[in-house]
Amino acid sequence: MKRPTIADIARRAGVSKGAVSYALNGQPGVSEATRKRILAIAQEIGFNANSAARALSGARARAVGLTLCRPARILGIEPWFMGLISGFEAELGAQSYALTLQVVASPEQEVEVYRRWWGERRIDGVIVTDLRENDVRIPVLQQLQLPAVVLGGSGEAGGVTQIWSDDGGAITEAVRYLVALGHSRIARVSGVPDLLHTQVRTKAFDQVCASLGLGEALTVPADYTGEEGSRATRRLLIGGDRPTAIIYDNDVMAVAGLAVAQEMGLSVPGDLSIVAWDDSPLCSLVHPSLTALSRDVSGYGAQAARELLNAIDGKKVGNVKAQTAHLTPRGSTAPPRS
Amino acid sequence: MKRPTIADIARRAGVSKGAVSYALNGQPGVSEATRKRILAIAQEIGFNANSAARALSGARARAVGLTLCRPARILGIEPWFMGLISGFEAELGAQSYALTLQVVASPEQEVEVYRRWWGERRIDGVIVTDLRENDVRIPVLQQLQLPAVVLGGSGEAGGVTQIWSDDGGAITEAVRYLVALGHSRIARVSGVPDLLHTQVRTKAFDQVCASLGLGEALTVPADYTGEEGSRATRRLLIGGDRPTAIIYDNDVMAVAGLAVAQEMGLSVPGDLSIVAWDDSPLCSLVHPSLTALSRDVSGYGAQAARELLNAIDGKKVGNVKAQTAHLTPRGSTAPPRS
DNA sequence: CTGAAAGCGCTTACAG
DNA sequence: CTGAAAGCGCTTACAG
Repeated sequence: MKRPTIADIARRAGVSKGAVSYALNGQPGVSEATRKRILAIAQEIGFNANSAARALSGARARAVGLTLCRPARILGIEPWFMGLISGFEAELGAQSYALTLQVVASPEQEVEVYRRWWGERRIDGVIVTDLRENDVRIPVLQQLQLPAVVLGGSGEAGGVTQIWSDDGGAITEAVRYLVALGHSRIARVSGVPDLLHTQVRTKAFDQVCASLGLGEALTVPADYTGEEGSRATRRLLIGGDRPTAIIYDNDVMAVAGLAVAQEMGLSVPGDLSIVAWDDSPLCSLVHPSLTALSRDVSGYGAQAARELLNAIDGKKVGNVKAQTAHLTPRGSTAPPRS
Repeated sequence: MKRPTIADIARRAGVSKGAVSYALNGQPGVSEATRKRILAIAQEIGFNANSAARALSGARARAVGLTLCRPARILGIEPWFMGLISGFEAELGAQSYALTLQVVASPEQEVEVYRRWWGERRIDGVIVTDLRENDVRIPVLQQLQLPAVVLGGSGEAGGVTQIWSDDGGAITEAVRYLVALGHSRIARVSGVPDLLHTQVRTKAFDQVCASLGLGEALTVPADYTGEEGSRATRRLLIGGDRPTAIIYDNDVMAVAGLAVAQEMGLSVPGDLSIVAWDDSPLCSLVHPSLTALSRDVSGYGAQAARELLNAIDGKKVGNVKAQTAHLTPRGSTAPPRS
């Protein structure tokens, strides 16, 4: 059950290994007739080029890397990463690139993984998520000259392609919508404050609240888990002057917030309106279904993969703006009960 | 910025490349002093062995493959796969094996991916989930002699290591618990009927219902998505003699079922008790939190990875029984309101 | 214990 | 258009 090599094909076709390689890779150097014959033989014997040999001869590893830096308990439940992964694959699969995955515990460990992967030539590039302020990963990517695409920030990663979306615009839309419904006490439960996109959202939230005269904009920081989402929600709801609407930075925390409200005997949306960021099937799973800021996560992933393949090919590197999230109203928002 | 090779180390250490290889791989053939010196140099210059060269010289690819065969919309939300992946990684990372991922649409496409990966020598083995009756993947694994571990069935995959758990026992426990609470009309919303473990569960459910004199056991088949979970639940609840308890084959459908009950004005657990299979953070996220059949999914994944590494090393292959899921009572189950 | 050499399966200049 | 050959960076028998 020895796996066939180009030598086997060459022998059967009566040509050299070089010719087989040219034929298989669509390079000039073989006649059309020979190419056809070679391809037919390859097909017939089920030939797949040994990826190691290919990578070793200077070609690509034909794989890209992704690290997942979240505690296991949140990884499984937050639809975001899987949506992203589906998107990557749609693009990578088409070019028969493989996706190599690694769960890590911190940005520092992530850096180690990048060094190792790149040193091993195991991957041709990486997709970097959760950009932070003064991110330790950026200088390493530059030092290694490792092709990369960074998601979630803009302008902080010199020389590395970035993809970002207008989160400030999206949150502004959400607040305006709630205000139009009649809300004036609007709070927010945010994701990890170190993340650049959290900061962008917080700033925009502050600004729109101020410009609409809503008084101090209250953001309670959390970490995307249900536990912290519940805790933050309780903290907001037990106060005297409790908010009539809460915007959550992810779907998981929004669902947890809904459960807390129900547990406290508050009706949603009667007593409390809820908006979730990053719409996902989870938002439609609960009752009432959650109004959400939607965007095409797997489209975003596909776009990221496309940019990464460009970067690997040494093509242009730059700042790419993705679609802005838009509001999808569902059952969790309504005018506040007066 | 050329990445260092063993030749660089050999030059600096004043030894042959062979000696460097032996030292790095803990093989006999170099003195302890030389080994120390070589390792120090490797460390200093940040050496990582080129994985392609390694794989090409007959060694392992040091990667294993996993395909995900679910529609994108369910992949992101079902915690099961990510839990499994965390578990794999805990084990694979320790041995510095990489995990290669691919989303596929069908078992047939999965087979193609296996053929390609193996042909390319891109992976050393695969983890196979969702075993079916007369699964098309099994004969291919055997034909390719591709090391594999199969999850979710027992006894159907000659020559391939299998990991399974006693799902029949678990569902029996759940039914007995509900009966003890006073329920007699218990229904079930199952996962995809083709899957072997679904069949095991259905059979056990039928048996325990019969043995407890509950009359005909009603199982409505679904596909793990929230949509089908809702549909199945509605079908069960609009009937005249509606069940007082429903057992769901995954957490997502259980949450969807809860939403349907709430939407129909039924109280959970007053009018309807709900049991979810495969406990996950999702079950604790909603209100009331869901009683569930729990097991250590990432432990299961780690066990699978360990068996696969054994299989790759040519070690014993066999049937491994994993932990049986146990009941974790929460707020969604109670005696039926009479 | 150590060195020189072959070989893994490709790709790619370099001659014909 | 085609063939023969070098080389990618390792591992591993095979001599010393």
